[in-house]
Amino acid sequence: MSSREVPALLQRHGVQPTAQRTEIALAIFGNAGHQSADEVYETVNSGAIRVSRATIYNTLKLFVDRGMIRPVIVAPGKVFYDPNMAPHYHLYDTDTGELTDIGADQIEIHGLPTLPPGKQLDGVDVVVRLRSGADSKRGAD
Amino acid sequence: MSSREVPALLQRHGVQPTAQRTEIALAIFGNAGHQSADEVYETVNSGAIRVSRATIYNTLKLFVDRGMIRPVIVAPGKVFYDPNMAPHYHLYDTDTGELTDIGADQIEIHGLPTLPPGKQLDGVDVVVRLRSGADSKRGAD
DNA sequence: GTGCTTGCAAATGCTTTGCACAAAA
DNA sequence: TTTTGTGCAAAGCATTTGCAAGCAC
Repeated sequence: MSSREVPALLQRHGVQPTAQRTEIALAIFGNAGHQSADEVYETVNSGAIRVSRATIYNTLKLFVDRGMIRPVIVAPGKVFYDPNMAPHYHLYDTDTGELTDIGADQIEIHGLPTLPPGKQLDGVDVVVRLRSGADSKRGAD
Repeated sequence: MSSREVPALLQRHGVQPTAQRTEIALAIFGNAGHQSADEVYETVNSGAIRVSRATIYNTLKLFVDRGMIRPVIVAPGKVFYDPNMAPHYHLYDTDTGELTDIGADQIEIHGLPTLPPGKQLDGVDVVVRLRSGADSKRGAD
């Protein structure tokens, strides 16, 4: 995604394309992976323009509300923002903190439970957790 | 689980059974559902003895380390502690904040991705997210 | 000019930590 | 006595918010 396409993307989602929002969107959609709010802040501010943390957070929330990105929660206080809205899952490395996509086709989920009446499905989050060493953890058992 | 069995449970996991830890364990294993750290704090302190937040957090972490309970993260800053260590998944109601178990047999996951070399599976977290009203949310689209 | 945006800094909410006192081994 | 556990209050993070100044239409 180029900086030329971003404003159109924003408008398509009913978001007024300002310089800051364009930079933030570019940081998220331009770069590959998933970034935390703080990483987005760093990415954006490493460039020419300067964007405050407040704006980063406000904008991220706006993008989530508008269905442009989705938050992936991997640990308390560890939220990544995922520009991939297609159904898919995640691989999280507990040691490195790295988050990787798993295609929807790589995990099959069958037989979701019956939903309570009046409720509707909002989404299914799957996080596969990895740890490095063969015996890096554990003590009991 | 009665207050008589708890000390044995703690010792079985290499945890010295103190009055506070017994109360905390009782709050988690005695009551049904999942509780947040704060709910455990309330539950414990509604009884006779008084336990500080520091001890609640320290003990919860200790229990997690010892494999007695597991944390379930449903939202940033929203962690529940689940006394059920058997493989199973969760249903989270975004509106009420209620967390319900889904038996491992109610969802089938097939074809986990190949793990990178040197890594091993730490667990698979599945959270099925619900929202209430038919049109309670959304604004864009 | 009116309304939406931005940024600062203060505030919030949850969790962790340092240190002294209390209890257990 | 030596080790381990507890509690208070302060510190730490990530995130949110109030309010004034800036921009866009």
